Amino acid sequence: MKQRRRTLKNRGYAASCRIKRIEQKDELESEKTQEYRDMEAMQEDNNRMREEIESWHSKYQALKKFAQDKKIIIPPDLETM
Amino acid sequence: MKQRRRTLKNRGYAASCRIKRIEQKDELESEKTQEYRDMEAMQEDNNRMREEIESWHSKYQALKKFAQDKKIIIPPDLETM
DNA sequence: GTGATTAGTGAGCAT
DNA sequence: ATGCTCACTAATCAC
Repeated sequence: MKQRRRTLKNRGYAASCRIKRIEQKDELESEKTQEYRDMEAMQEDNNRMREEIESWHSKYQALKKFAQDKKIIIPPDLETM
Repeated sequence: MKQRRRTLKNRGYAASCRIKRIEQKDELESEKTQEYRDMEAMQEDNNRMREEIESWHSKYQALKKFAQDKKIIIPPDLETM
């Protein structure tokens, strides 16, 4: 009688244990997926900033070229800054 | 005799199954850790580029201010580009 | 038939 | 005593 109860409880414990294992695996996978999404977003930011760098760089170079064409002397600290 | 062999083999299969489960979990965790490392590296790139943007932006502004101080007229397409 | 996986069982650990 | 986890077993699935 007593052993029987124990056996039935064990059955339940085993089931809990298996469910728990699956949940933990799912959780891991979710976290991994989320990290991947974050990484994609960051990559986009990254590309956006790369473009912005090139944009400002071009603007700077264009101004400098304009000065050179006009024979305007630019102070060295602005030239090479 | 035959059932005995089957049972022994099953014992082995069950062991393989358990090992496989553990390996897959480890693999998942490794991937997650690696993604985290990649993310940190990307974050650094990100910060570096943010600085570079600010750097070129400053250089551009400095040139523009120099021009204004010198009363140099800058073509609109360079001014607002 | 062989290998893999699942649920159930008892053993053993931890509380 | 209770809950959890492990290894083992039989049942079952997939090939």
